[in-house]
Amino acid sequence: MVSERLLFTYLRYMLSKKTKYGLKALTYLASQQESTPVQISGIAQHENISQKFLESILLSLRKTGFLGSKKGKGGGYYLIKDPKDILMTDVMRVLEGPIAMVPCVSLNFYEKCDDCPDEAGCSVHRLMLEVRDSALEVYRSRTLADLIS
Amino acid sequence: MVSERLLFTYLRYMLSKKTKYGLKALTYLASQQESTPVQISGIAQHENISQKFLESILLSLRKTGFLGSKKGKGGGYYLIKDPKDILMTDVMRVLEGPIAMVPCVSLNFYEKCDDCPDEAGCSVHRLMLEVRDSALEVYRSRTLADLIS
DNA sequence: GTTTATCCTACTAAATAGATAGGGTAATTA
DNA sequence: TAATTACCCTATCTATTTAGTAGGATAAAC
Repeated sequence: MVSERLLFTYLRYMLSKKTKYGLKALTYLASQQESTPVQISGIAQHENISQKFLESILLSLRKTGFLGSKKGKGGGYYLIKDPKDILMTDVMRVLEGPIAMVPCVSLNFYEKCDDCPDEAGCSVHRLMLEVRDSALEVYRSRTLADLIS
Repeated sequence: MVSERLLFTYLRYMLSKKTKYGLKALTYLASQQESTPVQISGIAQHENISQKFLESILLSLRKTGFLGSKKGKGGGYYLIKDPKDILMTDVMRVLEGPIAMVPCVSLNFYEKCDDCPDEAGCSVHRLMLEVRDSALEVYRSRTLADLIS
């Protein structure tokens, strides 16, 4: 078998920076002893993230019920729930989108593939169903509390 | 919790068309009784794939040792190995690239994340390690023969 | 009323996906 | 050996997405 490394001009990875940064920010907030608001700038510095980009990520995490925020001096973001009660399935779906690799096996974002007439007879469908289930098993068994080192 | 559906303007799925088409083509070839070459046009029609796009995919599958080809009349592509001996791990790595979702947990395409000073202490790293292992378990246990319905 | 920090909209550069075009080359068959 | 067939290869193209930037509006604290 020929080495693949040479045949790729780029590498297709699957986790977006948005998700990565979001997870890091959530973990950082969860690791704080006090539940006082933490400023965006503090999180950005500690986790090496572009502050403006992080801003939009935290905003979406607030809108989806993971974070609360406080404006003005002494303001910032804080976790609304106990880290033990924040499932990775929920976090991933908000940050990354579907956990499934194809729309036709997505639990929360199901869509029929337009190029595939027979879902049950589709080899890709069956394989990706197994992959989805294996990923779900991980995300369902892990909470934000598990991410704290 | 707010519905996510409305917050996404697009959905980020993770399997490329290239991989999807490649898997379908391989499955189709594996399902042929005879081991005579099958023309690109035949595969493209049967699987609803752009012929020119499929051409490039089959070419890369030939270069990586999965397929053989024959030119001229009666030519086409054919499987070189027994479908039972073609592991999904190998197919996925050739078509899709790394199985890992981040470079820092990739077995075959490892790279250090530039924004992350401490790999061992990184929450994303640890989570993605588990996800990678769960996906590997599926891909290692499945061969092309399993995809035939 | 000034400072602080989140909120919100719009914009942008670079990369990538998913093709498409067009001809070159090799093998077969007549 | 000439015509046909079908793979081989390079180049190009467009829409989408990613990751980020800019700049100000708004609300809270002091």
